[in-house]
Amino acid sequence: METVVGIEDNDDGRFEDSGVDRSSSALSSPKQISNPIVYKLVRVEGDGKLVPATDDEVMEVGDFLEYENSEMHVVTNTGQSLECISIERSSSGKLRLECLEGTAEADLGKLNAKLQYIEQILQKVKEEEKHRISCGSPVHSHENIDSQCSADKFPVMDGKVQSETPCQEIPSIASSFNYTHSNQSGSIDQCSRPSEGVIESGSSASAVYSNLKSDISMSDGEICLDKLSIRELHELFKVTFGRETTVKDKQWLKRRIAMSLTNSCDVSATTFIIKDNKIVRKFEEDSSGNMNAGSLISSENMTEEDVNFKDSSAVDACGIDDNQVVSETRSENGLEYENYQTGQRAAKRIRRPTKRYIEELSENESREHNPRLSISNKTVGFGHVSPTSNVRPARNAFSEARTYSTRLDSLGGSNVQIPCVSRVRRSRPRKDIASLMKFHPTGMGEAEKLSNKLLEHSSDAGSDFSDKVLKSRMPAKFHQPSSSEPVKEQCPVICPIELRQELRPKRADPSGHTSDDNNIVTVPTAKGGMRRKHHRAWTLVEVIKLVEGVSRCGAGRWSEIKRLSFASYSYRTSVDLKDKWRNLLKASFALAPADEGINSRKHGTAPIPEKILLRVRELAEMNSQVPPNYSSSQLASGGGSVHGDRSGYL
DNA sequence: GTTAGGG
DNA sequence: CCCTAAC
Repeated sequence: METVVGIEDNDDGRFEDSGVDRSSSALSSPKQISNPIVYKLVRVEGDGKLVPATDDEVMEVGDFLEYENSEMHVVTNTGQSLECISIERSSSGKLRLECLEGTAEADLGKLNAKLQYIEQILQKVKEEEKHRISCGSPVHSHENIDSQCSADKFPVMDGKVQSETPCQEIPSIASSFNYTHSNQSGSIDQCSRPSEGVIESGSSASAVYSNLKSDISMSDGEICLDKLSIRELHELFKVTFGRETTVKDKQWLKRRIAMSLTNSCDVSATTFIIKDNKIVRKFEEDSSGNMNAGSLISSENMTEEDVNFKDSSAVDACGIDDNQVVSETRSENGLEYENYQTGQRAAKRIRRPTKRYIEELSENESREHNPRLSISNKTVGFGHVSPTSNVRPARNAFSEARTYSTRLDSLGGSNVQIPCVSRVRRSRPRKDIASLMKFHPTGMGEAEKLSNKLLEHSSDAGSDFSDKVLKSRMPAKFHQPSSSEPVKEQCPVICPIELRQELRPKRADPSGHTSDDNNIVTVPTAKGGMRRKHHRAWTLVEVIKLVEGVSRCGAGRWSEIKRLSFASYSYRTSVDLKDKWRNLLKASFALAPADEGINSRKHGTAPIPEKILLRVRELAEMNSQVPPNYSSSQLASGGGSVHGDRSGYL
């Protein structure tokens, strides 16, 4: 049998070489292999050609081939430099059986019967496959059966196959990689849960593979998988992964198998939805075989235990008796079961995707617009994604992913950093929210009101006024609960001009999701790199906050001001505050003293109300922050006369 | 890490 | 807004 690696039918034929020396540390002693089952790690090209698996591809299936001890050996295959993985029988010459709760014994007759059964199943699969191919279904992958697994390599079948592996040995990987039959007959019930007699336990059936000499072509995993019963799926699972599973979820089994066959996570053989780090089954029985196109799948790293967890909850909840759930007590790597028990699965799901995975997503994104991909893509990145995100149009996710940014800085702290993919918008609120605000009925400019208030409040010491204003004026519904996104632009106190400025870039963004990215322009730097220019116009609210912050903390304490007044403005750094303050100083002192207080602003300059500029100047004077050009004369003329009681703010 | 200043 | 020196 094979572990098919990398079956995504990409035609670019980018699998040039399969360096075949990835023998894991354990694989050193080929001669220990008494009755090896040889696995070729191959990948099937679009035309059905088999190509040796590359290292990367082998790594891809590492999860499926996990084993700790040297039960597995990699030997070089004959002729072709394909990599082979063999499974060695235990030193005693007896195949180890996986058994969770007891010692399993399989008698040969039953084994044979099972083998036949498996053969039938596989034959059925083959037939279905042929039929489907004849119908012109696209062939995505082929399952290649290693023809080397001839019967003579499986004396097991002739001799006694007997399980002697007690449960205690399960952790040893030997058990996790044994090939076993489903215990259809229930003869090995010692290993099964009494109430669920059909758990496969294992009699190792390496001979199964001898039945699989011929290729089994599977076109789309799910197509034929859908028609299989659980047991058949179990068989296929074993055939595919070389180990048994106790998972009773057909969907999961199908997906897993299909994933293996296609080496892709883009397998819609399940109907999963990721919600808040948890996999929730979509309550749809798949008997019809119509895998929901919109269904979500988790990342490829989803573990069996994850699914089991899901199963046990979901199935129990909805009473799908067909899918009896048995906890997978076998531990594949020792940790998973623990995770299962502790429910610490979230971390796994948000595990950062591999580079390869990212590339795959990108390829698929550009090649075929598969909604599931986008969603899974998104899901991978957003462990904390809110439930509603799942129903977000796929386009958003795409645009999100496409907004590749070289900047990897933290975005407000709460974002999961998935470089290149699923980048969280670092940004302004959505246009729609701002649009709503735009219609906020106001007689006079809110900005004017605010600036007036600012001046009013500035005379008393309680100067977190901006925050209060913002909060009081901002309807709660405009807050996005699950995000730490800045809400500044949502504040109605934006003068019309600035509001337009705010909205302009957003309008170009249909999703309103990457508005800030629209402002990113890259400019070549002298050093050869491209630096990103990120323009985000200062809003009046921000300016007011800044002024307020300076009055409270003093100019120069930018980090503190940021912390106090711009905590929610992740995109404003302390340097930004400093820069803006510098500009404000310039602007304020550029004002003609006679024009103070009146709306005689310079043509074309920033629409910052004079009152605010005045305030800036006051603060500057108090701090002796006077732009060089305006040092003495203007300071003397306008400065102290406006308000004399500023010291309280410093 | 923060600030100041130049570009 | 970026970069960097200086602290």
